[in-house]
Amino acid sequence: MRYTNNIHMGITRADLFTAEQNHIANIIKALGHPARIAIIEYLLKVNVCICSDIVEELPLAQSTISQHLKELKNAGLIKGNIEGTSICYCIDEKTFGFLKNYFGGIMVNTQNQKCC
Amino acid sequence: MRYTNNIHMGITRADLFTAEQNHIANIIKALGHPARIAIIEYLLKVNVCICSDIVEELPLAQSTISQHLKELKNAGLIKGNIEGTSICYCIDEKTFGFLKNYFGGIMVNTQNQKCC
DNA sequence: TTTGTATATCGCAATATTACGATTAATTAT
DNA sequence: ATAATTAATCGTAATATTGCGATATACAAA
Repeated sequence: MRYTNNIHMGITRADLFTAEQNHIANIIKALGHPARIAIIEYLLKVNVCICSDIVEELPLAQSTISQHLKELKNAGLIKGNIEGTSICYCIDEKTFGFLKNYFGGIMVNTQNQKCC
Repeated sequence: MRYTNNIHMGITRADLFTAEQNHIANIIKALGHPARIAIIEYLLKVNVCICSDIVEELPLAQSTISQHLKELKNAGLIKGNIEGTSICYCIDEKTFGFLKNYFGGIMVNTQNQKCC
């Protein structure tokens, strides 16, 4: 199977892979940035916080932090609830449980495999 | 803390985060693409294979598959050993174990956290 | 009503990523 | 020696991502 037209550069074509593969890749991709790892680790430490707390914690502009929070939220890695004038963010343990299971499953499959 | 010069766009500045945060982000980023998820899942199924097997399995050109394999190998997610004229690839269970532990640790921290 | 606080969105610039075909390099078979 | 096979690398084009400042929005306080 190959592309049927000339438009084939630079874009990840979701229709070439299974829905499950695209789904797991999207979640993992959202975590694949040091700023977003730092946000997750900060959330683990403080349990719950608002955006401006993270802006104080990390060396990035407010708009950049907001963007990263949006990506984490879209991927289901964090939850954000409106609380007065600010938004209360926390880890979404459901998605992290999914990731833990995914990697746990890989480890089970890999056990007593002999490699080249 | 802010950037001290004007060069600040589009680049992820590794020096802004801890070595550990950059390390985990790099590994996770390498997995954050459906083609690379598909390669890993194929390797889990067949245990061991060569590049041309994957080229037959996935709807991508040989050069593209080779590029993805390089990224997975650089991240320590797969191993590749020369075997005659071809290269034998397999999962590197060490790095997947690291990921499993990372997410396991997050789950432990998240347990009995009450969110907003 | 105006001011302040908190966050999201817009527009832009620069770099990174993804994908291809073509080529190269290295090994094996004829 | 030549041809075939396997995989990596190069060059290129297009899209995606990252980051900023500026602006917009929404609510609370004065």
